[in-house]
Amino acid sequence: MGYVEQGTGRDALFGRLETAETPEELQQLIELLRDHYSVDHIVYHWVNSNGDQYGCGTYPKAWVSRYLERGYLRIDPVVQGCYQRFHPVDWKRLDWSGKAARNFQRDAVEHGIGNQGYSIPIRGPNGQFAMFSLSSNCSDEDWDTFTEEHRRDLILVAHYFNQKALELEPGRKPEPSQALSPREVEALTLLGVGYSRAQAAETLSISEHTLRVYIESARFKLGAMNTTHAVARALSRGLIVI
Amino acid sequence: MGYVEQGTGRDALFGRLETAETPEELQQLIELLRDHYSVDHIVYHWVNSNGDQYGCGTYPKAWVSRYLERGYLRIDPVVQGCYQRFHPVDWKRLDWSGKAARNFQRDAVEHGIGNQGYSIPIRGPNGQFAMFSLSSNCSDEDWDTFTEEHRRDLILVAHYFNQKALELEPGRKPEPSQALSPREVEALTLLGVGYSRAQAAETLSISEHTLRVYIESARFKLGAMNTTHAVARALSRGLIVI
DNA sequence: TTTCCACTCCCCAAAAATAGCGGGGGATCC
DNA sequence: GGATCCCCCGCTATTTTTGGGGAGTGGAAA
Repeated sequence: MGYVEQGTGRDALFGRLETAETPEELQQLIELLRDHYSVDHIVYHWVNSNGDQYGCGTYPKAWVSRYLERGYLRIDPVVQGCYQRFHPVDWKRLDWSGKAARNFQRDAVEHGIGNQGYSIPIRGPNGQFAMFSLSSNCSDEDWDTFTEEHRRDLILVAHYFNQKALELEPGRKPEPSQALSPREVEALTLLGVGYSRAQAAETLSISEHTLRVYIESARFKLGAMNTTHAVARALSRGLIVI
Repeated sequence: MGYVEQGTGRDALFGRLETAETPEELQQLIELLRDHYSVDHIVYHWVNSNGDQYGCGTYPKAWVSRYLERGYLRIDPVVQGCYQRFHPVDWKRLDWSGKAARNFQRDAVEHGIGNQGYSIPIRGPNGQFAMFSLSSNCSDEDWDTFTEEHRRDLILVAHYFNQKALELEPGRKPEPSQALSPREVEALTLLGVGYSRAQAAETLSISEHTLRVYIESARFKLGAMNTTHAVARALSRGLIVI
């Protein structure tokens, strides 16, 4: 049983996925995965309102640009469905009843996306949200069999794609921030859960003035303009948890 | 090759995990998984300051209650590390340099948690955050070999545990997390990046009063006590990104 | 040992946020 | 066609937060 690093078997593809180092390699791998699983398309992309984020896949260019131009992101039931769920979703179990959704679906089929689809939502730090989708043209039974058989693998592939994308994508620099003192953490946390300064001070059994000093200190360390900003920064840097 | 539904082999455990229907079953499975992988402890739990959220695992009761009592959540480097990362983390690669962190570590070892650990961060909709951790007492080399060998399986197990927990936990219903309007999102986002109300209003080209209405509306929808609370909630539910 | 830093406390004036009242136009869904 | 929601604007008043000072303790590091 040879383990061929550059092969196209399941294990070889997984191994290459775990060691990929460039976006081009990921693009190549996504095409190999498409062939391996014999589906029409596979696509991995980030989702946010900016729209200009990372993505790779096998969708026709025409469809991708049409999708962006028309702002389909806002009406795509797949995106809506994935955003609200944790587990992978089969496209046919989504709500396609809206008029906009049906138009979108027709448009997608006309662009050769396929009538069947399966999407895995993925979430990372700082509110990152991405999707890994496969689509094809086949019967409901065949698609169910396929997704049932490869479910576990697909979750892993989606996971690795996101991991690589996070590693390779610039603009995600760790933003080295000065550590907060325990008291500062407590102060910001209490403010983050809705306490007023007076309440927070009472909870910590210190004077409100002292609490204020902590907040000011934390604000300075975090480079924040005001309390709200400081709490927001501490939250998004994982310094506090609410 | 018999597929034994009630067995304790890898495939059997995975199958049971995918079909579990009660929290008790999950607790039983986590113990079987611990035996299967021959580690000291496995634990799956949600992370937020309420503390009273779902969790199951094999940690001694004494340690769990001590952890909660002392608010270790706020100083646990594993939590901090997982919160900022997407990929699984080996405990020994975290920052244990702080005094509080070292005390925590000593306390943990004294409670029999083990010197080695591996944690997988998991994120769900509405800002849900959970961790799946394994810990044991062994050499660095043995632990590296173990995690390297079972990495993929562990990611899947963590994924399934979270899926089941989300399905089984009733507490996710009462807070459907009413969606914010686009304007409300913009308003909270600007406040989150440090703008004052006046600046935010000017940026959005609306009157400060109108901006105020959005903030109040968002605060109401989020059940927040004040602006800072609203921004914090919106952030931790993934409604805004800064 | 001295020099940091975290922690604690206090005053005051200015700025910001909150709370309440009122008004109107437009879209969409039932 | 009415209900509901989003989008915009006006006013006044009160409370809270903020930013600028200054001052003392203890412990840890250099």
